[in-house]
Amino acid sequence: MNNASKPVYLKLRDIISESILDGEYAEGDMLPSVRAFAVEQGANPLTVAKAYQGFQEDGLVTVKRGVGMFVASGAKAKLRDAQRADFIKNVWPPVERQMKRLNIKLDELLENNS
Amino acid sequence: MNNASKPVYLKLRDIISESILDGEYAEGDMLPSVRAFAVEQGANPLTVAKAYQGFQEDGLVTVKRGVGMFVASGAKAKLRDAQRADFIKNVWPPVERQMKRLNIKLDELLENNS
DNA sequence: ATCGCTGTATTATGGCAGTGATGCAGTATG
DNA sequence: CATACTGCATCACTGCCATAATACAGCGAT
Repeated sequence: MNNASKPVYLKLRDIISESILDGEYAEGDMLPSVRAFAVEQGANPLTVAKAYQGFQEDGLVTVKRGVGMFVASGAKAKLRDAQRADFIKNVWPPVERQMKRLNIKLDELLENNS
Repeated sequence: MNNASKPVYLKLRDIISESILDGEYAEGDMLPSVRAFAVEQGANPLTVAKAYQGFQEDGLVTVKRGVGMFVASGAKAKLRDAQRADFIKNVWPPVERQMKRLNIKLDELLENNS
């Protein structure tokens, strides 16, 4: 299940998430407008809006109508915790199972880092 | 991206792969018929057929029309190698990136095992 | 008030993936 | 040949995704 085969609105969601986690968009910052981000990513404004929608439902962004969408206070920690929980619960177990089944040791994986 | 949210035919494919890797279906053995496996898994025969289709394209099973599908010779090693390569190339990198981003250490993951 | 930006709602359309019901074709067995 | 099993092909239905063309509503600066 690669990133390339994901729906666009989910990929956009990931891009935003990573940007917030990496501090590119700090708390209080305004996110790119729907139309601007659509142009930047070569996507449809509606698709971007759909991607943004989930964030406001989770309280990660604050919407100022007519102005823009802003990274909510505490969003970074909240996002981090949610992603950590998801990783431990949903991502890691199948990975570990596959490593056991294929007899892949951690040694083989921890060398080629950037 | 959980196992639960995968298309049925991909889940069936995984079940077969694991059964071959674990030796449940040895090389030369006949796989369950499309209809039998469909009943067993509560799926549609066509969906099972679609799951089987990929295996014959990869030369992992030999089809004897009117008889059944048989695990090809060398299928286990071939499958293992393919899955190892796919894991190292496609699965592990995003996992490692996410671990770095979320600052998840291996220590947290290697304790609660079965 | 006007202009230019912001997000949002509406409706419609095309494409594609997943699933399903039915029937046909090949093979072994009697 | 008849039967009962195999895989496989065709057609159709459904839902999700993405896009499009508008239009509307809120805010700020001139």
